[in-house]
Amino acid sequence: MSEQQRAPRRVTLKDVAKRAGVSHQTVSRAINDKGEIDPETRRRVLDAARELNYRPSRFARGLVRPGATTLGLIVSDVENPFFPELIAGVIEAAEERGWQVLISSTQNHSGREPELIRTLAAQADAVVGYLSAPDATLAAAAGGLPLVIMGRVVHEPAFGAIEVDTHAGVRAAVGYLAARGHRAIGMIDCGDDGQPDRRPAFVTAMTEHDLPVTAGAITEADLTVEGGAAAFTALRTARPDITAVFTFNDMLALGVYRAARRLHLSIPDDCAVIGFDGLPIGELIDPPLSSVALDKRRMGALAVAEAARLLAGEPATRALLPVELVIRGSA
Amino acid sequence: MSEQQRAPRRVTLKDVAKRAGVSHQTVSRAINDKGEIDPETRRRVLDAARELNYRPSRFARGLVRPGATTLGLIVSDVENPFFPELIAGVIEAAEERGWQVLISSTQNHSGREPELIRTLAAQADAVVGYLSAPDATLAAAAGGLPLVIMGRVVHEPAFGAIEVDTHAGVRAAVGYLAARGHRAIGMIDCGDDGQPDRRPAFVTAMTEHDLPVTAGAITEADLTVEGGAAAFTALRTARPDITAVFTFNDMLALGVYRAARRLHLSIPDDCAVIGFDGLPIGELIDPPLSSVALDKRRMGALAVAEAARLLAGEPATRALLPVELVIRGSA
DNA sequence: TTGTAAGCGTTATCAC
DNA sequence: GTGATAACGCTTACAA
Repeated sequence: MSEQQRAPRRVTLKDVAKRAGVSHQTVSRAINDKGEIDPETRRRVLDAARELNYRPSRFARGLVRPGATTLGLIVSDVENPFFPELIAGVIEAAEERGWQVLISSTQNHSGREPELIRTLAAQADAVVGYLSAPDATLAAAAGGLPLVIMGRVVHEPAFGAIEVDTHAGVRAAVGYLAARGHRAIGMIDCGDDGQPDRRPAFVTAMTEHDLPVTAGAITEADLTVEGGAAAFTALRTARPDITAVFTFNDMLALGVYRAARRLHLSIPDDCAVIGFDGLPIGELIDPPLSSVALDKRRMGALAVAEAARLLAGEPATRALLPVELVIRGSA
Repeated sequence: MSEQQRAPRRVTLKDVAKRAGVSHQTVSRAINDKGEIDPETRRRVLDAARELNYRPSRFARGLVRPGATTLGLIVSDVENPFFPELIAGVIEAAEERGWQVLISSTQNHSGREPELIRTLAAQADAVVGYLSAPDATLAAAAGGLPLVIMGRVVHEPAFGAIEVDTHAGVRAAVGYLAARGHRAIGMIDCGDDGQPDRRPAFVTAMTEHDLPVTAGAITEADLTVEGGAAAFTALRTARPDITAVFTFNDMLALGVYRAARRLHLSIPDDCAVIGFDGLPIGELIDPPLSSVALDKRRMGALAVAEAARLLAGEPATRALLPVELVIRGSA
């Protein structure tokens, strides 16, 4: 306990100045490559800086030379294949503006969203995120911090939003299946993850095509591949007449593939499958997965643009991200 | 041009103070929830702050209350399935230390690494990255900035490094194939991406098992699924006797699957396949891909730990990340 | 309870 | 060329 020696006060310009025998201002000139300085002095200062292992304080610099913008980004799970494209879109759009991106993850605990927002608020100028906590909760955490929510409907007027045209996508999917002659179409929904619009969209679309939403045609699954497999097995058991399923997302569709293999069912012959999200992995599997595809890169870019708007003091906006039904081999 | 109105000077504590009719110190107390303040005053100040849309300056705060640590993270491509786990590992380990993570991507242009390092240096206290530029180049860009390199051999003594036990992994893979009776084993390598050790490791391992590395048994591919497919097609055409291939990574192995399907070849019956990296997608395909698996999360965590060491002024260290041969269905 | 003064590490301004 | 001196916006003594 006697060896305290904690937090060795950081090396500052003045320390370097003392060592080099000049004023701290001269050190600043040397460090920043300003012209008006004797080359010899410069060298001496730079040497001193190196010897002392001097690193400028980003805080002091930021204070005196404003302009650096940092964007916070919150996702729920970096490893979920839905997010990498989104993240890439955010990073690229941010970079185009000269912004930096602070990334953080709730690790699938949406309860942590307020905490992460508060933490980010200390270092970021605005935050964009794929957030599922209620608007009011988020608003409380955000305080005045500009916040953009991706992927769901938003009501809080202060928030920017990038919403998804779920209805159009689901309508296209169901329409396609109907046109191919399917009548008994099931859906594998998710429990609760803050995206409550997919199921009603499915029901609406079925109705629009004069198809019955019969008992047991909609089941719920955990949002994992195995969850999808279990749900499909249950669905097929309860309703062997079903010839096509629409899943909440592609991950669940992957589960359907897994279960189908176990059940010796052929996709799409015994059962057609259409997912949602358009994950790249869908192209890699056999048969390639048909899906209601989202341009996740673009979602990220739109969110950054919206953040820029909020940062400029403009009123919040809601963008609607279009979707596209991509038919590959599974339906 | 008359509507200048540029950069509306930010709202400061003093502005809020003026509006609330108190000193800026009182505002600070209210904002930070310090006890000694009249509730009524407090409310008035908070109202004023809200009306003015006041947000504290993170720079000023950082200056006066040091301790916040920001870690820069550089990857080459967020969408490459190799990275999400790595990123998650870095984020989690950083969070455990109360650090924040600034993420950036070279977008597969390793030439951009120095530039990104310099940019990050302005906002981060240390940088970890999956970097392939030469040590000297990186050292020049980093200046004194603590830097940790993941995934390759590093010589610069100032850098921390998380290296991969490539030789052990490749030896295990080749050994496994040899034990299964394969003698004509091919390798699909990559062109140049700064990981030059996989091929010599393969040659060494073949030699160790008394297997011949014959002409045309090693080909190169672009690091894409289609690149792998093309390479495998070429390999199989030139050397139809080959019964097993080891690929530079799993992405190329996916290409082998694709080409095999086109060529009506069965995996593993007509040709066994072992990849490298152990990507999660390997479990999802049919047959599941055998691979020399890396614990990418752990790699990220180790890098963060090393960054902490450097930040504490301790000398740089090289960690060796163990690998594990995971046999699934493809070999 | 509230205000005044000092200082965090840097850059900008202006003398010398 | 170089060095005082004054900001930048905030928090922490300390005084009132």
